[in-house]
Amino acid sequence: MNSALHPSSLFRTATVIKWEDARRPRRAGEFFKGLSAKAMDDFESLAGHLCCPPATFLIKEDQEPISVMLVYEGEVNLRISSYAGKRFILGIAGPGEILGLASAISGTPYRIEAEARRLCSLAVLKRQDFLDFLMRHPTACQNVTRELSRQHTRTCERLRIVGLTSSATARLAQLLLGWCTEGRETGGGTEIRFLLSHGEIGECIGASRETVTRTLTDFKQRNLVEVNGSILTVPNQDALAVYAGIS
Amino acid sequence: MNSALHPSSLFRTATVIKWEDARRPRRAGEFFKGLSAKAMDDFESLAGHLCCPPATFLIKEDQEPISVMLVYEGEVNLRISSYAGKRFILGIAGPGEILGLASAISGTPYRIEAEARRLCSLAVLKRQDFLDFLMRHPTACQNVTRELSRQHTRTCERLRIVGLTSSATARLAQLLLGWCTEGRETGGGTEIRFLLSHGEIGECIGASRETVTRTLTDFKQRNLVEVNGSILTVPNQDALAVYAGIS
DNA sequence: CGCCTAATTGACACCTCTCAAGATATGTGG
DNA sequence: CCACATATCTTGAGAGGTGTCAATTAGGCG
Repeated sequence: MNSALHPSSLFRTATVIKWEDARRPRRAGEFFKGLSAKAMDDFESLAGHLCCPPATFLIKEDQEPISVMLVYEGEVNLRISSYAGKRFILGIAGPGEILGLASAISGTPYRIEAEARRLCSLAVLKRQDFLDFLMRHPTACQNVTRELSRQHTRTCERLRIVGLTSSATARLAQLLLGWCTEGRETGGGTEIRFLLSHGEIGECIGASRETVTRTLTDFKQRNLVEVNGSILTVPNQDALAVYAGIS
Repeated sequence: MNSALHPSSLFRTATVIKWEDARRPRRAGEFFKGLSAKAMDDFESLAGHLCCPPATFLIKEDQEPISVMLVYEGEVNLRISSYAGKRFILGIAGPGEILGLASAISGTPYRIEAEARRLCSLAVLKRQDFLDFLMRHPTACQNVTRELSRQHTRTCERLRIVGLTSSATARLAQLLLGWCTEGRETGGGTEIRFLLSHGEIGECIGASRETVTRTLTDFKQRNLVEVNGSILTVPNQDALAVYAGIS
């Protein structure tokens, strides 16, 4: 399961990789699916290897896509930001995902930011080498096309949240429901690993930090959600769906 | 130049096609770029032909992508809509564009609506035939991938407008500036062919019809825009950029 | 000429942002 | 273990902007 533009990575156990482990490429994720060993070797012969600490900016806006980066290990925030400093989180990229894929393909300047959330391990190769690689390996090209279509679908879903939903309450409910699809079902409801701050949640739905706090408090009082440390539980998704304006 | 998710089609002369002309496929647009005559014949042997009047729904939300549609001629509104009836215009598709491309590739249900703005001429083929065609013709596959990355970039730009810009004034200004890049430069400024109603503009930026009217009136009074029939002129893009919050 | 759609304008309520202050948690160093 | 620093969360009050409702006007088309 790919996690571009979607916080499925939130629900994985937060394994902190060690530097020595990070040096070993992980051939996980959508990109390597169905690739022959020969093709993988081909890829790794082209790619350099990069480890970076949390809060490293891997891509900045308006930057030319000279090189292409693929996540081996770790998590990367994908964002857009405005001149006024306002930021919007598109999603969180995990292993096997190519950062700024659309720009890498089209060659137009990046319109997103990518920032490591934790210690990350990445493959780095020249954009032209990447494009040539796709030409040599049709399977990889198909994977990339599928990945791109999935990213586009996810972005449209985010647009649905911020474009069609006027109230912050409904937006937060929709975001939580989206996360529930990746959560774990238990007797008491759906459990979500909850690693984002209120500020970051606000950046996901286009609301202020304070509004997120207030709305979440309201949800707790209505028993729509329960928070225990970094675990958020939704006892009844249908009840939450009422507030999402889906019913 | 492609116009998916972008109203560049607004700036083409509004030629109303006749039924007899519409029956003749037009091999225009991104999809056919660089394709051999043989490949084009291959495509047309697979494709049926469809003409439809304005306001025809070509795609509805949650529909399975069993068949794939390519626009030969005409204009098609691409939208998302909410259960509450609120709508958001993603863009306008023109000749050479494939409707709901992301869903067609991934096979997931359409998450958009497509509605003919005028008399349209379309190619229709089975999704599997389309995918097989892409496998046979790598050039077509590359065109599709490029098209997809462009659509994704455009969608991100829309997300930037509605997600990062809080005031309706700034959103409208940004929309107009985006259209200016496709407009015609004249002595008095940048001319834009203006075929959308205030209501539709509202659906582009997530604002109500009345707010568009008010904001546009305000812009006129400040000499930021001039409206003559269906021609909208921006005398000074820099002045408008101030209101867009870009400066 | 009348109908219908779209545009216009005003009044009002509601929601959310912003600013401000305080509380709670987490981490660091002595 | 404590003191301190930092980050995050919480809560309140006020102002501003936008949606909604309503009434009127303008324009297009048969």
